[in-house]
Amino acid sequence: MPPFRKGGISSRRSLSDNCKEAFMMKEQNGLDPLRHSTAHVMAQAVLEAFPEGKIAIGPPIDDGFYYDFDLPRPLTPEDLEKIEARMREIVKGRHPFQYREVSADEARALFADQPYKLELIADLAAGDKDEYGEQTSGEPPVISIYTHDDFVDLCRGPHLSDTGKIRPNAFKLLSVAGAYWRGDENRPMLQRIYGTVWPDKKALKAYLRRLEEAEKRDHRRLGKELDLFSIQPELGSGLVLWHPKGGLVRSLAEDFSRQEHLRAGYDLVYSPHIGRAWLWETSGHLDFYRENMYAPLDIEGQEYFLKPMNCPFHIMMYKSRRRSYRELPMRMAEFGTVYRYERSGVLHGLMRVRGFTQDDAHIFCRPDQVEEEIQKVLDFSLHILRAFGFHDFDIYLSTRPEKAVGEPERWDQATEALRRAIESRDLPYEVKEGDGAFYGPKIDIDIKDAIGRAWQCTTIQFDFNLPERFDLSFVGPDGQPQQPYMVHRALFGSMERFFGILIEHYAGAFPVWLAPVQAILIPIADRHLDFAAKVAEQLQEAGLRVEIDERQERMNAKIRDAQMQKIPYMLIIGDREVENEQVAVRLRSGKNLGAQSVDDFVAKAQEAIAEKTAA
RNA sequence: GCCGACGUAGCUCAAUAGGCAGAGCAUCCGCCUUGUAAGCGGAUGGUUGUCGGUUCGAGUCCGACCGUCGGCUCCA
Repeated sequence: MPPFRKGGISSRRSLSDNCKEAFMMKEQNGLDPLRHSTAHVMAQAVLEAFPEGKIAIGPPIDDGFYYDFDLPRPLTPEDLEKIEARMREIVKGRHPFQYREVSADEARALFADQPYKLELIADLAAGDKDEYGEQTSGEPPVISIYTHDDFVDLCRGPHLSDTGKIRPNAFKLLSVAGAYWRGDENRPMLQRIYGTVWPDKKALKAYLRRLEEAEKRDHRRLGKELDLFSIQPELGSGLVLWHPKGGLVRSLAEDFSRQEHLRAGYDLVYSPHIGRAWLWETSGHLDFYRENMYAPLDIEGQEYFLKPMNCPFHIMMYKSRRRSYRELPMRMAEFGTVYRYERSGVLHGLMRVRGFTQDDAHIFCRPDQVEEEIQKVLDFSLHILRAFGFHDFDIYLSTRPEKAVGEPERWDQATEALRRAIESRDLPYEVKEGDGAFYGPKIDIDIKDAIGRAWQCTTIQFDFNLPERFDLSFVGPDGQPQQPYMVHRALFGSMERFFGILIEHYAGAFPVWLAPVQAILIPIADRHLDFAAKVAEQLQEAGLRVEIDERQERMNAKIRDAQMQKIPYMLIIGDREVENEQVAVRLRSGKNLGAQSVDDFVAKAQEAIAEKTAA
């Protein structure tokens, strides 16, 4: 995206230099003033349509802006059209944005009939929250307003110099959605209008094209088109059926992962799907996680719970006998299927489901092994993710929250081990202060997909809670019991979500090694079927996944269908090929490689498989 | 769970203002034997998500439920 250049930024309050710097930090996105200003213009248009309406907050966001309103009735798509039309008029009025600092009392008077603004003003005056209700760093409270035309908003800014800097053909209102006031589900539900705005029409169009592109990649759509998986109401929301083709991709991913885990010194284990209440009482899940667990089963008078996590089972394996320091580290890995209750409204394709399989592992180690183990997990994670075509990562280190278990020294040691692991690999990362779990610090890795979206996958977490609760120990060299460190990690996260991400990343065109069907034979006429069958046999013997399109169809139709199924290799067989014992290779990119011997093709395909490339 | 929208054939979507439920693709049956993204013809296919209500008459209006989608909250 081009940086925002057109139009100036209105003069803002004079601030001390370091304060300005703080604002500059927040305003790294050059499009923010444009987006924020457009949000104000929208709020004006909405209030004109609903004079009794109440306004809440309206910040810039990635790709656009939103504004929250409390209105007497739900908004309709027609309302949005009218609001948009009115916005175009306002924009053309070239009303200047005027900044003014006011006292708390003056602000209260100005927004006397705006209860949400009054609440914000109260927080501002108290000096601990900004106008979005976010905690501030303790700067002296400044209350400011921005006025354009006849609309006034409580606002820190900055804004454009005037509404004329917003191009009437470069914004669009996208949707209206419910949003709780201050994100609190106990507070009123407001109506949020989402919009997008760009420096010019071209940029807007490019953005809308991006949205369309994302829609074409949507794993729910591709899952149906490519017959990969389904989720059917008849068997329950959030429960996934892996169809043969999706199941194959999963099993290839799992096979690869298992093989790499073994090479990396992990042990492969299995555990049941249910466990007695004792287990979950001991682990603390019944105290802290129960709202995400399904109701217990009664088995001969004992309560059993469906597992929401695998850790207690791995711990019980560790505990099954006394452990020596010589046995550590122990690394137990399992594709463990867990079930968690998720509220119906949050379910989303494969990305958010109620039953899923984690590529879970737990590492038990001695204090002196922590550093190396973390190093290895981090390297291993990136190695696995790269194999699936992900090369861009956002890494986050989350540190000790206020409420936490475990001794501070252990927290420090663990956190430093995590930090040094990242830094020793020269990886950029961001620290999320206080964002660790109550039981330990963690590293999260988001992967960036082909169109730049970030997805949370990998998590590497220390756990100071469970070793304590389960009273884990090992016998040290001195014969005395010691408590091991425990690290919990998942690399794909969940197979379901990772599969969803993979589908969207590749837009359904999996690299050859993962493609459910790697090559399809396309005989031009019936007389080529025998040779096609012979070739298919040869390819199968070479380990390739092959199909023959035997239908009474035109070659063009067969090619089209193969294209739409995103099959890497289309092998055309006509008179010439039969005569020369060759196949004519077409790639799904549309590239025609021409006729070649079956052996040459096999070599080519096997290379692509080994290299994990697209063709 | 909450707010809003939506739910019509296997899929994608039509059906003026409440008045006989339709098209393309897929499937099946024929014909064509085909050279790098859809050959032609015919047939089959729907209790309009479910249940209830209003009406002479409901795909269309009302209510409840189920589900999906966009968000909020939460998260692998």
